[in-house]
Amino acid sequence: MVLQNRLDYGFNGYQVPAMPRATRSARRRDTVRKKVEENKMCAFDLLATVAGKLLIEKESSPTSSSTSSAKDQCPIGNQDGKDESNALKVEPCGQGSCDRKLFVSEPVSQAHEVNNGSKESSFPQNVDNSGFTSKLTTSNCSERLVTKNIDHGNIKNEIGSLCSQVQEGSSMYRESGGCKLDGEAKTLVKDKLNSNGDVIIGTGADMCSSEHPVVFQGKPPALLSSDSSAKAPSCGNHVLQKSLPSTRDDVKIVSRDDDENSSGCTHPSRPRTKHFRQAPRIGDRRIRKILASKYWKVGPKFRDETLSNPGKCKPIYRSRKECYKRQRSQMTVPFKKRKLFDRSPVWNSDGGINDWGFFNSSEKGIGDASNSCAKLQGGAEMCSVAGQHTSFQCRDSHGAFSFDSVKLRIKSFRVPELFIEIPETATVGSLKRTVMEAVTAILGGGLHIGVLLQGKKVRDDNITLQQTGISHNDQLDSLGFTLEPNPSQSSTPLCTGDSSHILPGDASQALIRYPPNPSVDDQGTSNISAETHVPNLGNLVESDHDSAPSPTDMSVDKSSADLKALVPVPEMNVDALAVVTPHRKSKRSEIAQRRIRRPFSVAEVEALVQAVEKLGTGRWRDVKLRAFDNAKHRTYVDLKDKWKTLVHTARISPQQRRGEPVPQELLDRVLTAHAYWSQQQAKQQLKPQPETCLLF
DNA sequence: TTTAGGG
DNA sequence: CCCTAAA
Repeated sequence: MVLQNRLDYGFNGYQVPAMPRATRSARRRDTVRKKVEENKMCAFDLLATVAGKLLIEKESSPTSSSTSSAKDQCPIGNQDGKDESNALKVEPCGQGSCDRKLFVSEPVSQAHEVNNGSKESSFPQNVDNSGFTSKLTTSNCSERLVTKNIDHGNIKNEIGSLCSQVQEGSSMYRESGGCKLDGEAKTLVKDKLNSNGDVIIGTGADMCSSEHPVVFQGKPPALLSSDSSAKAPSCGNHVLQKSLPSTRDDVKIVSRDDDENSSGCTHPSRPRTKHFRQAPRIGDRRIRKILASKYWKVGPKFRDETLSNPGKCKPIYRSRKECYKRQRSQMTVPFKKRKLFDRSPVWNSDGGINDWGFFNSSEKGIGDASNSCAKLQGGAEMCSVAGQHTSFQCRDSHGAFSFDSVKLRIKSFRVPELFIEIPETATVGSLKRTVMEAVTAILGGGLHIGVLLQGKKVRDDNITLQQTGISHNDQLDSLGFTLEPNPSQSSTPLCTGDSSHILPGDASQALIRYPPNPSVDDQGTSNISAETHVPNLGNLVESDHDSAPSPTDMSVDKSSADLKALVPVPEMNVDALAVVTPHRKSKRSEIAQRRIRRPFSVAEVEALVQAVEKLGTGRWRDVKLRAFDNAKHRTYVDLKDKWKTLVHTARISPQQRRGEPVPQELLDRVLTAHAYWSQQQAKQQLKPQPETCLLF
């Protein structure tokens, strides 16, 4: 299905040029199509984000895994050529579940990362994944999820998922106590183990909720994998900052790098990042387009702002319009995810996934493939740490960081469970795409952020952090965030039965089935994969700070603590994140966010009327300049539209009017002016050059 | 970029 | 407000 969808929608590119006289409907369709495509692209972008975190590996044969180098171990992803091969051998896997983990931020200091190298390994450069250990070999199951860098001590369940912590070694972690990742523990996960595959890192709060074995249509779900390690290319650490006094909107995520490097997230200074950037990008143009696409704006979560990233994406917003959009988005969206791509939208020639370490990375997960059903379970664990004491502190000169604010660091998010079903004959490429689709669906679907405190969900958005106690360190320990599927999105789970199996802990799961027809996707859609780029999830979070500047940032006291939390969303309907379908994507269009509505005040109307009386109805730019020059949010198009509505309003009965009532006097002037200028216009047409007389 | 209009 | 064709 997925593939088909893609095909249907056509990834071939935008339908471009000239349709001179397309009928409206035709144009619409075209638009729709474009949107769809954009959505896809977006999806990929999102995917990319996740992709970096997910490692999927399948072993075609037991032997290969054991002996081979890291690359060999990961046949699927390492080389392009291999990708397409049908290496996927699936064995019925146990219901092992893996947790996918998305790291929102990368806690580790740069230095650390370098040292650890574990993350680095994921990058192509470090093909040699030292970190990628032999773990793969052990299990019989075709696929395994292996994550590196797991804190040995912390491993709670070996079973399905490992939460690799990127942060290992980061000072923070050590301090935080629970989260110590210093040592790179390599863990092998057994397929069969179902129970909690979560590695606990840090305090209990951040533990991943256990995943429950899910029976997938009677077949043992294969473990695709899931681990998103904190590889985030990113800029480093992000601190989620909350100002106590402020409202929820105040939550900010700050990138540590910002301080250090002007480049911050935007300019990849790290080797790793650089690497990514270097990666061939097939789709810059598209990316830009995507970025620009309104779809990104939709939710608070995804923003176009991401474009701002200098490195990869050139600023798209030169036009006023764009500026406006940006503006408003920043203003209105509390938790926006900007700079999604800042860190590293990485495009792999190969589809971008490989380089991300899906297969290569040291921290990898091995997926188990079982028959045709692959199961991705995962959760990204989210761990927040804040504290002055830790290295984590912001070196930032900005006052914003300090005091009286709660700094939170979200290490990673647990991603809702994901199920994938794919035929054995499917190619690796198709598998990748499938996973991408699934992940994209989740991420792109419009996630909600849930806040948990001491295991309880905080539903009241209006309550202050102080009131909740979040500002207190002790409470911070029990603070957690969750990514929740957007309830609004309907999903059509292919396997409904599965849901029953899902434990309460599972936030959600998505099932994706692939069309039995591998051939279709392989060649035809191969390009699609290429387009995939993987932004860091971390970026999402990071972006937030831009979006939600809090007035109180500068406040005085600072309380910080380590937060680690990983929370399953119990109440989520499993079905919520369902199968990736075209419909789903179209829904994603909702992501696009429109400018906030800003009703014209009477004063503005007055100014508008006056200007139009003077200038006429065909010179909106002049009107704008004359009367709204300093109202950045009013474009000439807005003014024109307003005039249009004013005229309409003036013509209807007062009872039918809505909104702030406009003085009748003004409406009368509107009609008068409108009539006058209409007449003038008519005259002009008849007589080219009548005369210029101003009534007013 | 602006205009002009339909949505 | 959005989206676009045209200019």
